[in-house]
Amino acid sequence: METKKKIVDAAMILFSTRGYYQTTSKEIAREAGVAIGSFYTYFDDKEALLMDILNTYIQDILPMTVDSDHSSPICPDDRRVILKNVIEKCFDLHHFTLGFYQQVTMLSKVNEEVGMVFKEYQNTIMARINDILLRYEPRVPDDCQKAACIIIYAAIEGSIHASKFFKSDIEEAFLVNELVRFIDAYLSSLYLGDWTLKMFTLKMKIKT
Amino acid sequence: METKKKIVDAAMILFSTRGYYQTTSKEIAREAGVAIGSFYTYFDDKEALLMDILNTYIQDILPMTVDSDHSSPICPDDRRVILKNVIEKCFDLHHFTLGFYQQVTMLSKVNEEVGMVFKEYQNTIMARINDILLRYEPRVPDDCQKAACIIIYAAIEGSIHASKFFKSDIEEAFLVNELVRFIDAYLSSLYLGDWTLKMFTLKMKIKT
Amino acid sequence: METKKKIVDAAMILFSTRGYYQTTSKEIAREAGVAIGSFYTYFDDKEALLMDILNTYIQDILPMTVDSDHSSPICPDDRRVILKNVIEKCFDLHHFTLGFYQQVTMLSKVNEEVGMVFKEYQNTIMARINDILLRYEPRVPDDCQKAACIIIYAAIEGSIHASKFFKSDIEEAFLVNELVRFIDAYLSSLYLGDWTLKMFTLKMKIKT
Amino acid sequence: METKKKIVDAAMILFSTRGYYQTTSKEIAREAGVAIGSFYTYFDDKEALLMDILNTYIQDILPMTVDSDHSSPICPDDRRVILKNVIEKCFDLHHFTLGFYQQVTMLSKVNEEVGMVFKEYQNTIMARINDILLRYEPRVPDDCQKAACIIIYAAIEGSIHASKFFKSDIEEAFLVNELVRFIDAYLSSLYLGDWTLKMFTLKMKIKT
DNA sequence: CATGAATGAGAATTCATTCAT
DNA sequence: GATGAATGAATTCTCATTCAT
Repeated sequence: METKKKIVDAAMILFSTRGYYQTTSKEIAREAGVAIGSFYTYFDDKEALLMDILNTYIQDILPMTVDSDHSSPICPDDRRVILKNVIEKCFDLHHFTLGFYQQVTMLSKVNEEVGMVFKEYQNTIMARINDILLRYEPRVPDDCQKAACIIIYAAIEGSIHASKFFKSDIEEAFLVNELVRFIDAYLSSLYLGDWTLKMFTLKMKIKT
Repeated sequence: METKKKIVDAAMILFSTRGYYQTTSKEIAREAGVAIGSFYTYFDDKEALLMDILNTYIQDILPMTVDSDHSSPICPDDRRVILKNVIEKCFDLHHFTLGFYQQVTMLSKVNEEVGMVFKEYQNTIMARINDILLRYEPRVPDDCQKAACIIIYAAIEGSIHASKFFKSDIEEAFLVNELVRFIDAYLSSLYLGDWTLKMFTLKMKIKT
Repeated sequence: METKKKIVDAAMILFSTRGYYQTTSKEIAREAGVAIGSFYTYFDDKEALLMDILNTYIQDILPMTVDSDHSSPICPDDRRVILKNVIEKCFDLHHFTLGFYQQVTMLSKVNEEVGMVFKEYQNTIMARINDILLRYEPRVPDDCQKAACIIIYAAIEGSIHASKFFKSDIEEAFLVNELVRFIDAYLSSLYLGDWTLKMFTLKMKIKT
Repeated sequence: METKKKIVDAAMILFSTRGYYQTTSKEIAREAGVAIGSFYTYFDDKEALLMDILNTYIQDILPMTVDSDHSSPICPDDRRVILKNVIEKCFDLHHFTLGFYQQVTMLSKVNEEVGMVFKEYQNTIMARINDILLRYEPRVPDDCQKAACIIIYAAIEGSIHASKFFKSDIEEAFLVNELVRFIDAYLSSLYLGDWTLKMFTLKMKIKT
């Protein structure tokens, strides 16, 4: 239904910019160009609308997480390409939805239903990152895997937030490249172990 | 004043758990064990209380950013220690205030005054990270510095959030160590450039 | 709109009897037989309602000020008829609105917007009285005109107030007649100057 | 007590300028330079303070109304002098208290106790005006006396209000003179009856 | 289905008044 | 007496939600 879509679109914009609690149902209706009554024709209440949007949003994200076959190992060069792909997709998704994402993060603490959906979303992303890690050759040590997932996820999400927050200060493409390097460096170091340090020391010695 | 402190403490808890907009002035007063009138004796309104807490919170954080002399270069081993210190301090600060921090992150988009204070806070953290980078020997390339700051900041903040969010799933100490490794690996790679990759390739060849 | 009218009517009564500040929005809603929400559907706040009523009230009064052609001179007998008309209209206007008028008089000191509208109203009445004076033959001396306006206005408005205040003590029609006589006597004396006094002295002498 | 006087003075200023209901007890205390507790040491509540001021105010006015022996008749010239005295006293009294007077006028409708005191005050003024009328030679007809009192009172009070309201537009001294003339003209006309009109007609004829 | 006037529970805020120091 | 922090009933105003048209 056209009316429903108009409401969802209006709500998405308003939730993202003003915040969920700062957006009144009347404002959504006005922004959507429909009567307040129509709002309640399609949604039981404001929370139902939120959940509707949230679910749609999740649907948009999930496909991203399934893109290649799981079994084959990945060489370092491919790994960087895949990482870049994932990161760029994350940036794209957040282009319009960062505010909404933040809203949901917060709401997930207050509202149990939102919390469940959000946790599911986070778990999906985590699982996807885990997939990449699992397919590395050499393998990330088991005891680091969980932490690595969290840090990688945090670095990506947080960098997106920061790049929006300090907008215009840094070019997005550049940040994406650095993110790839950041994650890749870690993964390499996991394998190389103290080698990096040794190389560094060696290089310093040669220098002198 | 005792009453004022009771109100601030109550508000801190409620803002962090329920959220700013979900916390009514009456609830704060009740939680603080004072009359609603006392709330307005000490604060013009809820926003004034928020700003008061925010400023106190910032004051707690700023000292963290001045801890050693700025001029001396740092060797890799020291670097890891300093990084660990910074990260642990960040975790400590967030132990009680994560919810509040999230609230402020969101409010900074809606409320201009909050936004200004928050941006100042972020800049301080960024500057601190920048300090560490500047004192590295070897130096991080100029064009990466800004991006490096953002990514490191994002990785730290985001990991804290995630570790709270998925609490009990991962031990905090472990995550801190991995964060150090992550950042250190990234910084090393910045310097070593393709060396890491070359080493890796070499090692792979030797293996085979 | 029917609801709006009910609110205005209720407010008119309550403002007039209890006073503006003593009338709560809830009382207005109850008196009007509508929900408090309806009050705020039609008016931003209590002040907006006051201004709405005030403007309507002014609209009712302004027509009074245009009633005959301005150019022709007026003979003493006509003058008395016109005066009586003006006075009676003033009484009529105040029948229901005296309390409200008093409220506005007071509010005009505290509230700038009310003050402006009220001053405009006063000026209109003054101008109307001035019109009458200007058309007299013989003319009121220029230097008395302003004072004459003020006194005549004061006598009319004040008498209305007093007649309401001391109600039942005096018949309204009688008061109107005396007001005409008062004002007429004053205007005559302005022209006749000392003649009146001389006549009086002469008559006294004849008597003795 | 010095403290009590400070409170009364502060209240007088604030009631007159802001209005009774717009003045909070805290404001009075602050303006008086005392603690809010002191306010309640001297007055049971805000209304008690109002009544205290009102009674003091009345005491200041009453003496004005007794100034010469009641029995002797008054000749026209004396009459004008007495009138002028009364009017000037009224102006003096209102110099600082107009706002307060208006407040009381309004409150007298809402508050019974204020109403009683105020009515007593009005009656005293009326009686005083009546005194003057009674001592005229020739006498004001009985049936006009009440109306005459009202109109004279209204003209005086109202002119004062208007002169304050339109301040700077007219000189006070001039207005007082005109008020004397206004009232005097009426009183003369009462005696002369149609003579004035006849004189006017005669004079017009002579002119032509 | 669409509309939007009407609703009223509930949140923010004020201020007269008390009372321990 | 003087003080002013503490109180909470009362007020203004908001906004999610309903329902007759």
